[in-house]
Amino acid sequence: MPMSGEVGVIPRERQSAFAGLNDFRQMDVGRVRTFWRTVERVPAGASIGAENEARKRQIVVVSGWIAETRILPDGRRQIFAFLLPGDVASVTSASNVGLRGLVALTNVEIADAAALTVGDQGERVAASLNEAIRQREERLFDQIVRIGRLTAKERVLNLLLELYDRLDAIGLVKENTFRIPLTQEVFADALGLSVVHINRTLQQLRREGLVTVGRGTVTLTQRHKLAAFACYQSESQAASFDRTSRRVGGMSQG
Amino acid sequence: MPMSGEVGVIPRERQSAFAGLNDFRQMDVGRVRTFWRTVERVPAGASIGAENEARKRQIVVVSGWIAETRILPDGRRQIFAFLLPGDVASVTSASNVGLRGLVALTNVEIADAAALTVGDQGERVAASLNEAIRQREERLFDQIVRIGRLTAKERVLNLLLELYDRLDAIGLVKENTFRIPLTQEVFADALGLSVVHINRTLQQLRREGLVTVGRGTVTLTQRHKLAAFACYQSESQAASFDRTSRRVGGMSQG
DNA sequence: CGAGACTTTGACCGTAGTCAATTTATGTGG
DNA sequence: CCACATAAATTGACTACGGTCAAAGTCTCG
Repeated sequence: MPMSGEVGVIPRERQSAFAGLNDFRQMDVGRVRTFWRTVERVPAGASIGAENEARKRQIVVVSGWIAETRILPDGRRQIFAFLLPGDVASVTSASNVGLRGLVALTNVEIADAAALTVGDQGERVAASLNEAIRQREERLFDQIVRIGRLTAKERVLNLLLELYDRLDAIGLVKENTFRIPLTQEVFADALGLSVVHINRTLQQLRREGLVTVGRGTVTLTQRHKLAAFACYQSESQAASFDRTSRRVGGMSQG
Repeated sequence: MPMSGEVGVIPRERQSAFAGLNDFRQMDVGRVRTFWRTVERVPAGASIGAENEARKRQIVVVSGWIAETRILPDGRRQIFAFLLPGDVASVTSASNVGLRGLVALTNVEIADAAALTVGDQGERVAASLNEAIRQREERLFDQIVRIGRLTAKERVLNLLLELYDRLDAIGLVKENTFRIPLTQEVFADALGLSVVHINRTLQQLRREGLVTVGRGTVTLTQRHKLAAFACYQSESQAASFDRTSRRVGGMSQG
């Protein structure tokens, strides 16, 4: 299996699936031209949107991986989300400073979201962007559940399953395998664990034959089994685990 | 100090600060009438928006506390956020089922967000709602940091500080004190901890004289000190803790 | 080949979870 | 107003998941 070249670049034959922008190649020439004109390259490791710009703007990831992070005063770091090709994010003026920052995990190409919504089919594209934004929010909830209620093993699997599905949707999964540009430290900061524990958890998962990770690629077979184990729900399935609410009311006592 | 009556009801003299809808009382009579006509009451413990309705809609909380939750197949529960008067949330068809559910923690009044944006000053109000939505997202990030990177003590304080600020903004803090309708179990499910540990953490905080919690009220003095300790940043301050990015690159090895 | 980034390992520690029992509200009916 | 039932808070004993520290191994790349 080849799997070479830059990580996170959508293969040409799948660009139609870009971004949840389902009809990318059907867009009129004008918009495509405007769109590609706004494309900007960011090298791996650089942070996005900091200094110069004073305004807010929305970007679309064209290729590469981005991490959305916050760094605490004492150096602790939390990664909120990974942005993959087709994802939308808003860049604030002082990006890396304070609340939220975008960091390129690979070489990245980003484009201006606004440029996409002008012209002919603008509304339809805008709707796609809105859908992308909605999905992004949904993933924030998944992230909260992961770090709030799952064990280390479950967290790792759950995240890998999410990445699998998202990459699959844009044609970046081949033979149950995808490329992943994350160091164990990044993994740790995303999942609220220490590097050492991530390392040991991965080893355990490998030993148990549940996943194949290493050298920048991940292979997942037995997706169903893993999903059940890691409380993972793919975007599509709105499976219904109901349950009546539990305790409510006033915190009494001191 | 009295502090009686329903929890989470905005005092009449402060309704102008409602919801980040900064000029609530300046809205034209028509909208106010339409708005109040859509108000709906939900008893404590009930879940919101489940069965009947097939469509999505956005609601505004008028009074009371709501928890936004997910329950896993095995019963583990995670609370994503608390909705206070003035907050906006979207209610999906199958609310409690599956992905996300809204549960009333107190008696609650909710209204249709759409009803707010019709008519004369509609756009201005819509802008306020958008701002509320933006803040809500910001709080999701705070929540991720809390459960991902803070210790139990920090989590509790951080959450209390957030609630303080939000309640203060709508006039529900008096003499550094506010009413809180949360059981320790709810607290635990919000902060990704066990009930027992929440209990012990609260005791420790009390012993150290950092907070006064009990009987449904919380008092916070020394907010600055607590904020620093718990890595809490109030909405307003965009304090700048910078820091150059750290490691990136491909997960090598197996 | 050497330097730096990344992964892996071992020893040890500590925060937080679990289980089970007890105490303290809160609320209801008589 | 009291007895009882139930929800919520608290405690103790014990466990374990995950963190920390420090050293050693691997990769990668110039």
